[in-house]
Amino acid sequence: MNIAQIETALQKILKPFNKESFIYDLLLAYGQPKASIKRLQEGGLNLSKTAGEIIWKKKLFFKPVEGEDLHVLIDTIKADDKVTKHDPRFIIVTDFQTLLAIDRKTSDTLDIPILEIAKHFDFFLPWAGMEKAQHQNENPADVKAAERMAKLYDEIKKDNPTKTPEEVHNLNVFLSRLLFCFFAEDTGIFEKVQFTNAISSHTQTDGSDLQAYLDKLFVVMNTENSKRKNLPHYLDAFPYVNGGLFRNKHQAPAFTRRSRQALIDSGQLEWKDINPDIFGSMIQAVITPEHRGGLGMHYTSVPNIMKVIEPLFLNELNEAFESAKGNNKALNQLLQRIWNIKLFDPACGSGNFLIIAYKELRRLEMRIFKALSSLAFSNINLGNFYGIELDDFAHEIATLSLWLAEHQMNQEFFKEFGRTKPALPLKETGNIVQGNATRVDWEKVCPKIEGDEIYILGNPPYYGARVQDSEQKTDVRNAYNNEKIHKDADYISCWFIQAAEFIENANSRFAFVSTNSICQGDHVAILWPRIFKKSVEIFFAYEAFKWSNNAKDEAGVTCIIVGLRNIQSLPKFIYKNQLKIQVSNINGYLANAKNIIVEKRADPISPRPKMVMGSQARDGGFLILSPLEKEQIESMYPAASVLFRKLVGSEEFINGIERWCIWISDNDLKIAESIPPIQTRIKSVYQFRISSKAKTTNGYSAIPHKFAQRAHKNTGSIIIPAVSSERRDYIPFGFMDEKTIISNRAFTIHEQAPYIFAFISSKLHMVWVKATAGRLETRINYSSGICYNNFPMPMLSDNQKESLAVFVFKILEERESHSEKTLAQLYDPDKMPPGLKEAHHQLDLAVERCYRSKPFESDEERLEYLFKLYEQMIEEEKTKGTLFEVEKRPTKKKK
DNA sequence: TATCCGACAGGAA
DNA sequence: TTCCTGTCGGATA
Repeated sequence: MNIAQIETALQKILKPFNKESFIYDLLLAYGQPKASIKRLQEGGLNLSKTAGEIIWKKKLFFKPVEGEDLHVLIDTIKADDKVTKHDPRFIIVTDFQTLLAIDRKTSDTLDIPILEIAKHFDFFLPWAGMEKAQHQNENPADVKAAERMAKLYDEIKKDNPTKTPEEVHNLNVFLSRLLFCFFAEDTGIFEKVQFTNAISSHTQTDGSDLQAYLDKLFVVMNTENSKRKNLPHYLDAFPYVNGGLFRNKHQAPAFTRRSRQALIDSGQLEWKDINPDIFGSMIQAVITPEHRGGLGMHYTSVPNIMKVIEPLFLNELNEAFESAKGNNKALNQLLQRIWNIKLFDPACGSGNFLIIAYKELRRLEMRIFKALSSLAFSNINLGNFYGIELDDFAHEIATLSLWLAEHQMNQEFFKEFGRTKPALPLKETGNIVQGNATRVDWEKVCPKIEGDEIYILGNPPYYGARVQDSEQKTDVRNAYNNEKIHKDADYISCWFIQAAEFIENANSRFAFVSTNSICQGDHVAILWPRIFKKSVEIFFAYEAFKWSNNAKDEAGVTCIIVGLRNIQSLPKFIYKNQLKIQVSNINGYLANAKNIIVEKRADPISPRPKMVMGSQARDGGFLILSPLEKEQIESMYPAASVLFRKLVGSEEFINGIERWCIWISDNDLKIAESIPPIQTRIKSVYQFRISSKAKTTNGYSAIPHKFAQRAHKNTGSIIIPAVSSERRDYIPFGFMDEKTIISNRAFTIHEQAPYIFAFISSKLHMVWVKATAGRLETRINYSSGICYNNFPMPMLSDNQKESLAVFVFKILEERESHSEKTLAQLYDPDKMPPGLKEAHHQLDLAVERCYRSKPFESDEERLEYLFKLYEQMIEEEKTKGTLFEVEKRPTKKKK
């Protein structure tokens, strides 16, 4: 059973409506088996002893009554043990006028005239095996409307294939006009159900004349009443709408019986309940087929939009209002200011940010009117709202949604003040432009006139350097003026660069929701030097949070919010763990510290063994084996033993997982080729590499028996897992023997130097790593170029090196005494064994003594110290090209 | 030859 | 479903 069938069945119940069979018809409509219904009807399945009542285990409690208070009744039933022990999913009571129902699983309730049951078909969908849990926090009206539009869209599309961009645009415009009409007839812009009724009574049921009818109707809506001639009443009854929505001639699509019916069905929804802010995104997802799987996965939730709007401008306006209260002159000035504010979303989608911002401004305006006892009308002009959107349909919807928002706010205004402007004709909102924001001149979209107060906001698209298509690559290259550095930049950085340019030296600020990548690791050095070259600063930031909205498939990404303004001596804030913390500066890492940027470097900043990335198989998985696979081959071909090596990456090392790889030295190639299962795997590697789209990988098809990149040396080594949970106080490192292959998800130092182990294991290093490393989501993503090579280390005497070894061995000893546990368990911050913790603490102190005699008191102090050292080392390298000796530095300062 | 990261990915609870 | 935590390999220097 699909939704459409259920709806049709429900409509059939109503005509003619039969009290006796109602409940059975209802169950049948949701696809319950006829045989069960029959048994229920005959009493076999009915667990209730009371006449008239029906209890169907797990499914239903039903009680028809006359003249009783239904609400009281249903509350009693809800609490009745005799009912609940059968665990019915739904409780339904009705006097055949009103129907009340409770969904006992979700606690949703239904309270409707029984004849409207078809409208609320979704309530009982769990009977048909369809749960509504995924929409629980979503406004059901939005979801329903989006689903209905999807159905209508599919029907129309069937008979009106769109091939050219013009045809697509045509259909997009048509749909936004329809949406407007549906909304208008439910919210008092038109007469109640005027549009839907007109269609159902004035067009043929086979849909044949609907196209012509709509074309005529839309012309009427674009014609002022005074200019209309000889129109039949059913057309003339429609008001003049204008506002650009019906201005251009776009032919309506052709209709069939089915698509006409789908249109009428859509009209029958209660459109007045929809939220244009979120609804727009859902509709957009429905219409853009590639997004349909993840219905609205990229729309920004209202709470997150508020996180942008409030610090960007709303808090300030609210404060201004509070302090102006009682001072009419100041209040009027504030009104003037609000009326002139421009809002600009250069990636506006279906307009969520603009709509929420618009609504908030209208609400503030209402509060001011109240404080002034003003009799004025709203003067916040949709013309001050600007947007750029790549997707044509979204951009149509954005314009439409702004109108809907305006109308909803006018209604709110009417409730409060008893007066409002007429809804029609619509005013111009010509400012949502379709285009690629990275290529459009923003000032052409949102003109910057002397004195204008402009806020730029939004949630531009994020694409890492490896997932951009060639167009996007070009966009990025242009944003970075062709500088080489652009090649690792995220797509969103284009918006940051353009916005920074836009606001510089203007009365303007911007804030975006962004991927957290741009404020981490490698990317900081790519983007932020360019931004800070201008006279702008970060004035607020939200620390990383996981992306979430109410869509079925949320996008998998971790976000931040960053706000920038021209340099000013006003407070700055970091929002962290629900706290708002005032800080003196916010740097490119979103930390309260100087604008230092740690660039990756190929070699260590002071003498120390090189750290390199492990060996990368790039093999399609064919060179890598589970212990079982390895044993199977070995048991048949004992000679294969020499070809296997243990393979250790982050996961294997931290979680103690055993994994093997085929590691064939040139001498062993003959053996390998003599073993059929190995031979097969080598062939598979060849296939994988030759068919890869990466040119470098194709090249490695010449050596299919080997890892593509072989960092391994036959020496003992230190392993540095690349990715590690941020919850741990220490990233666990370890020594590896010369046989073990370290994979590309870990780094390695080809030397078992205890003093290096000591330094990288120290708290000082951890603090440094947490500050500078890239992240996988919020995990630590260690890198040699950033974390290790830049880490300021003092020069050490041999004695010092040796004395550090003692502390390292103590740590290994402590780990060994819990050898049954994995490192993940040992380094779980909540369960770390005291002995291990103490061993690490002792090592921390020993390492810190190598830097200075005075102990550190906090991680902040450690970090500040390290950054100062880092700066000195960089400075020294630049000026003298010599290496820095840490021991002497602090004493020099004292003198 | 060596990297750094992913509007993620995949197993555990 | 929610929580937790790290693979694999592309693209480019």
